Amino acid sequence: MKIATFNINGIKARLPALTDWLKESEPDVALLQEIKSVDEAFPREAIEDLGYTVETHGQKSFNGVAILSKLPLEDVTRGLPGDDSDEQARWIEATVIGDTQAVRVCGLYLPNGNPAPGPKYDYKLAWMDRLEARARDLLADEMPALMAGDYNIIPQAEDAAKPDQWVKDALFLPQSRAAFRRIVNLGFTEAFRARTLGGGHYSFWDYQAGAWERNNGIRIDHFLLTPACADLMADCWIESAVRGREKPSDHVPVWVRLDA
DNA sequence: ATGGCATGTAGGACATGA
Repeated sequence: MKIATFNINGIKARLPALTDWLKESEPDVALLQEIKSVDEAFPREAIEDLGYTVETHGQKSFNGVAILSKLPLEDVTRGLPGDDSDEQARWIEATVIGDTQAVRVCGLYLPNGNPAPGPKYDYKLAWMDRLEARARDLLADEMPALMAGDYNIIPQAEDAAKPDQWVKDALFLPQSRAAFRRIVNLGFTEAFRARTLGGGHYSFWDYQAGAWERNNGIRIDHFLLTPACADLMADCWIESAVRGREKPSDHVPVWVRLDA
């Protein structure tokens, strides 16, 4: 199965680009972030018409995540456990029934955290603590599992074209990167880095200052695979050409193919 | 050092993003 994560930066503004992409690239499963829509306003019919089951976890104006799947889904849950007072829609998970293997798939939109320090940064770090707890539980389960989405984390200097521009940013602060490493070091495989070494690979380019034309990007959209899931990985790549299309998102899709 | 651009909400600026 082919799974993509894609921060679409608003479903209302991105529906034509999204449906064109679905038709051409044909993911079995697409994990979307920043749908910026309540569930009732999400244009599910246009996507269902392409053969997808649509599961959303939206909110008004900001955030919001979704799972689109051509394969059967079971046990869909919404919201990251650990804080019942958290009203931000940043987490959705489901079991995807593959041809040979069921996989637990989690889609996430990790908080940006700027400005740091401050309450938004505190929220980011607290959210990452909850993510670590959920990650531990996924590792303890039998079923292969992955967590994919917009992590808003630049893991290493080589993951930014101009790392010096990010040294005081919540995406690159040592404390942010350490929290990400703590989760990876529980036993996850960061799928892209398991296959591709070195710099120059990005998943986000700002709309401003000609960032795409200058290839001034950062790599912040990631797949973390449990060991059982990493055993199934056949490939991982970034579909960077999508950034050069008409009316693009500022993120591009990142993919894994699993033998499942 | 700053803003640059885009989106949603709303019907004019403003909050948010990374």
